[in-house]
Amino acid sequence: MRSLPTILHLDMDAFFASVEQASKPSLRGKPVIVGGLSGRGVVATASYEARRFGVHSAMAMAHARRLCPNAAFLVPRFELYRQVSETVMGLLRQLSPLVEPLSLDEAFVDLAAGPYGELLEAAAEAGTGAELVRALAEDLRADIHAATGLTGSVGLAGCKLLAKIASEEAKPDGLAVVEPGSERAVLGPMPVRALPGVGPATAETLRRAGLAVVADVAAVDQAELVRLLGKAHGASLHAMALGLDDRPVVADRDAKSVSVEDTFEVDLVERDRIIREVDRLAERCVRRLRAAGRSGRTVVVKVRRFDFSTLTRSETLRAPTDDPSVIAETARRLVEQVEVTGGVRLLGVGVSGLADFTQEDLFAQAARLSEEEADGAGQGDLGDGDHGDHGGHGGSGGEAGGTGDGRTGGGGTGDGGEAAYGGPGAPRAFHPGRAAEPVGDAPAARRWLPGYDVQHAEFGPGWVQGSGVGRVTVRFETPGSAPGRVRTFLVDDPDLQPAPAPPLPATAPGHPVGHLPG
DNA sequence: TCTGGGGTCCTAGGACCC
DNA sequence: TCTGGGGTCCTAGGACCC
Repeated sequence: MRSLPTILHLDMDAFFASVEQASKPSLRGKPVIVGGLSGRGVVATASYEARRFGVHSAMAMAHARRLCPNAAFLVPRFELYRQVSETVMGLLRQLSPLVEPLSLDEAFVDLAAGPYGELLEAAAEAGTGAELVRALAEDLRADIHAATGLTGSVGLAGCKLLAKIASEEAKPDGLAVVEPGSERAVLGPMPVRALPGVGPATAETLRRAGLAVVADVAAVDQAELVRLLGKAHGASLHAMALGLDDRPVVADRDAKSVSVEDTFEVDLVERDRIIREVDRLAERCVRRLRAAGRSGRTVVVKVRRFDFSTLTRSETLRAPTDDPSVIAETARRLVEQVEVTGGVRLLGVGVSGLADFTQEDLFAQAARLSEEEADGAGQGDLGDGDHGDHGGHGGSGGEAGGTGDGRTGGGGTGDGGEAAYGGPGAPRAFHPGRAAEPVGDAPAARRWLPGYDVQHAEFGPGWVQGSGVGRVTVRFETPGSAPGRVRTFLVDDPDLQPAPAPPLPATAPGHPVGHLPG
């Protein structure tokens, strides 16, 4: 455990909603709710103004509309959020190379590993370490605000656990420090739900055992917690309750899986339609896999049925692949094993067991494998040629990534998939001005998504406030402008076009008031 | 108009191997 | 008449996080 609170946790305040407010002047100070706007959508982020009405993340959008009917309801614009996030992460990297992003709006930073590390050590000896850490964090918050117009909350502590808890305490727009040594005192009175990893189920188990606050958990034997919660969870909860946490900040963590899923506006009942959707999902999944330069060995299909019961089916291939037809065929085969009577609410396709292989590497590997086979080595694990059993991993040798299953219809690992997918020109999942799939099959007639940017030939840049009955309402304003006026157009008005999001303005040029000595 | 989408980690049982 | 014991891989499901 560190003697100075040099682990920093940054959590941006109401991130998606705040980005929308920063880019849309008329929404500043008003309730803003970002999330899925369809009948089955949920709230991703609510602005603090909306939270006062009881709206919060993960709530059904329909519920949010009832609680706060006058809010602005917007569809998320992930590309913009990613840009803003990159700006913020860049500022964090100026403090240390050890930056561990947890999501677009959250990250740990190890200050001791950065350029201020030595200064911090010296300050620690002089007894001014805590002061210096605080000054660094306040400068960071000011820099973030200057660069993005957004506020973030910062927690500082000697470990990740307390840094994260501190940033939560600091919200919104605040800074909190947990001095090393005071961990148990800080944690003790908190409800167990404050600990990361303690959700509804764990909290209920603990409550039944009479454990309500962290101090209660700290007073219990580790063996007792292991009995209640299992080995890993029990042990980690025991350590956390005592304020013990030596997890390092880790930069550049590789993704372990890639997946896509869609919830349908109306449950799917036709098998053909279900298969088609699985194909589309597999296509999207592969696009993402390839964009990341990865391939995977295990294909997973997820089905959520009409009654919300959710199941997964997976199959592990003989070798990693990023071949669209192999992944689609496998996904299709898997979904065919699932009982879907009554309707399907959600479908998902994912790939795990990721490797840094591209298709070219796989061809090389395949060549190597067949050489080995020719040599008579490694025969033991190759199949018996009977492909009737689904539990098996495909019997036949041959091409890498092939499933060895007679149902593989179109091309196995052939080169046909290369052209059909991939490429930088591949269509994007979300296109401004297009209907969000998957309500229909082909992209529907132009639908204007609330929140998206547009350009009008006469009135200039603005954003879609709403649309319906053949009309679209646009507010003409930009991040740097005064709040703008609203005008209404026909949805197919040729003067109105989708536009890219304008960047957020920096609120102040140069560096703000410095907190740092020197 | 209940309950998104993208992830991570853990558990448990069976297969299989030594 | 006795079936041990550990390790790894695979599959399915569940809790949890943002």
